[in-house]
Amino acid sequence: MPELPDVEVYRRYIDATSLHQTIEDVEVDDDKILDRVEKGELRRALQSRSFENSRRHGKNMFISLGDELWLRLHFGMTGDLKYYRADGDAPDHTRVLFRFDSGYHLAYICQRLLGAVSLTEDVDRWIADEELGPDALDLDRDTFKELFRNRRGSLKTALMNQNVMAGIGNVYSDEILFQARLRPEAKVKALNDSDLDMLFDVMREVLTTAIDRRAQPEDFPSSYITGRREEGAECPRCSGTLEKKKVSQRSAYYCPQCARDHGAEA
DNA sequence: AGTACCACCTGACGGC
DNA sequence: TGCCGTCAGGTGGTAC
Repeated sequence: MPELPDVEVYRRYIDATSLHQTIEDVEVDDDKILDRVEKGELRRALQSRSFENSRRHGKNMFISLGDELWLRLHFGMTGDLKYYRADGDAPDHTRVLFRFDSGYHLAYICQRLLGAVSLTEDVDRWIADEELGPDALDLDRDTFKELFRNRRGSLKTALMNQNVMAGIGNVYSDEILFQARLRPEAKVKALNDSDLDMLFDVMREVLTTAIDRRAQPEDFPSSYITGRREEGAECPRCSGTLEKKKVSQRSAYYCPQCARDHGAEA
């Protein structure tokens, strides 16, 4: 699930559960999850320190350990977190386990091992090195319009490109385009200035709504398609039927009936 | 700058 | 029951 809203919910979860407790130990279940850091190095770096605060950029979460050191978590397709007490309660696919002196644990879960855990001393520099675009909820209207102004290719591809803007993935790009009544394969170039204004507003609205609803699709407004991602599902806006098609190698769901063909005309 | 395709992983599901 | 292809909300590399 982990796109921007999900990761923001995880970040708040960390803030609500895991700050200011001494880390007694760090257990790594599978080295594949570690990115440019050794198991022992991670352990030594975190032991007897504590999580002090958190940041998010796109789909990445950063947790400060004080003294210019940050733990970075990326959740891949199947990442999750769980804070719990009893020793035996580690969830399936726990890949990294943080043990606190309070007796509680924080589990970083990642079934498919497509996530990543790493350390960095400078978050802004890490973001720059990765060439990530600005966070999708952090950028202003003019920056957004500028990023989209001279872009070729389809809307969905542009929205999901982390180098353009960070945080939006397959599901939320579909939701944003659905709410904007635009087709996923429509060309960015076909959008005029007011379309871009509208798309920016819709993007913010969708992301903030998702965060407000704790990124739980079943709690989303009934006008949303997230949570009804299957071929043949009824369009919540018209009498149409949702269709699925591949756009930039990913499954895009959209309503062919009430989405505009492109953004050229109003 | 785009796109297409493959690879990295695990697990669930449907068809035979 | 087993095997097999396909698919899944992510990213990175390569080739065109």
